[in-house]
Amino acid sequence: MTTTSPDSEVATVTTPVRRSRGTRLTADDWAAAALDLLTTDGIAGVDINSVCKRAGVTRGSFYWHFADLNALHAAMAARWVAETKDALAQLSELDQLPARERIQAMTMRLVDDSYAGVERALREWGRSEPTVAEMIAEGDLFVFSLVEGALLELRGDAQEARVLAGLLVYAGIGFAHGQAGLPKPTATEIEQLLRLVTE
Amino acid sequence: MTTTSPDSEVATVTTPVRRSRGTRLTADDWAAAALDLLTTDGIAGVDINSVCKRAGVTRGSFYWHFADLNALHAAMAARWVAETKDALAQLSELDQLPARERIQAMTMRLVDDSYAGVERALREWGRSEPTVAEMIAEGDLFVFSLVEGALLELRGDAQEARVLAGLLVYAGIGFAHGQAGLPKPTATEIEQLLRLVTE
DNA sequence: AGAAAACCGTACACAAATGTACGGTTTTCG
DNA sequence: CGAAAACCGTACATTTGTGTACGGTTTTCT
Repeated sequence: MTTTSPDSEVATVTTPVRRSRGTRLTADDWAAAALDLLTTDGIAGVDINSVCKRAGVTRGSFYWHFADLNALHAAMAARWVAETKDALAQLSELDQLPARERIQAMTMRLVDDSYAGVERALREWGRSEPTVAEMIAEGDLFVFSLVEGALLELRGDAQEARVLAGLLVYAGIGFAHGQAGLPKPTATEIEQLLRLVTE
Repeated sequence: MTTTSPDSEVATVTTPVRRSRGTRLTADDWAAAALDLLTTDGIAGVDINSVCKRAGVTRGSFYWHFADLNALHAAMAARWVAETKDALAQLSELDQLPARERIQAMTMRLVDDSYAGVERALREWGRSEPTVAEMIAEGDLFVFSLVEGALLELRGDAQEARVLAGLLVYAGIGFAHGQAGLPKPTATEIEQLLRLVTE
């Protein structure tokens, strides 16, 4: 029973869909709605009918904005890349902070629930969409370099910094993927953890 | 282009399918073939036609063994649980080894490529199948308890042991999910890492 | 105002995947 | 050996999702 649901007739769209310009939809609104669906239902849940229902319009509208499903996927990826570029830029702006606080800030962002959902869905999507996988890989490497740099400052030893940075970043990825099977670490536990790793 | 492939007419079944009993197929053979498909094509690739092609028979056979797709999914889950229970039992049998070697053994198993593929596919599947997610969570908790116990032996401090165990297990999950964006750690790097964490 | 473009709905054609019906063949077992 | 069950193939019907055609309405721009 993967996708069967009673699906009550009432078209209850929880959030009345973002409309960036007036009362009609833009291509970017569609991408946003689709990304929204992606985080809740996974990539398998992103079919045209569902996205239309989410957007509150019909297929005729969809096919005016996009040639086909692939076009929507491309728009989703593009929009997500833009969002992520922002987030990563914010991260690299932290470089004036002391190294430990830098790592702490990145970790806190990761544990934030609003991020975890998107992360998980996108990494799953990346499995079937090579372009998405590549973008994810790029982001991971970027974060890795930031963490590695901070640890190098703290510990001096380049080899140790690289190995520990790998551990931290992999743990971050793992946390994003965790199905809440393991307990979510508390803020104080994270502090303690970073103290153990950075000294 | 998510799932379209030329799919050459020649029905080249790489491995001629496991037949546990004589020349006909058992329900468990079907489950094995389906799990096989799951690791290569993801859960979206596990449709009845594909599994039939993989098994080298037709849909008539399938619907004799299973009522529908959900029944196959259930069989897959059951079979995987059995396999995993074995693997975990083997892990817990390591408890006579010194603590550090115990962790090392678990880590090495994780890095093994043959495991990574199944792991990744199943965790992805777990996202849409709650029962699978629950089993994964159980396994994660079990591994966590093993690692935590080993670290407690090594470090004495229960609090530290719990936090570090979380870090290691989350890193393991992250590694299983990594799309090879980050470099795979070498054996010596793992040794160094564990030395850093356990002392 | 009025033409052109943008936007959306309705209806249909088509492909793929699911599920059913039923008839054959092979095993099993008394 | 022979009947019953197990197993598989073929041929449908049904559903679901994609994509196209086209007409109506709203906006924009002059």
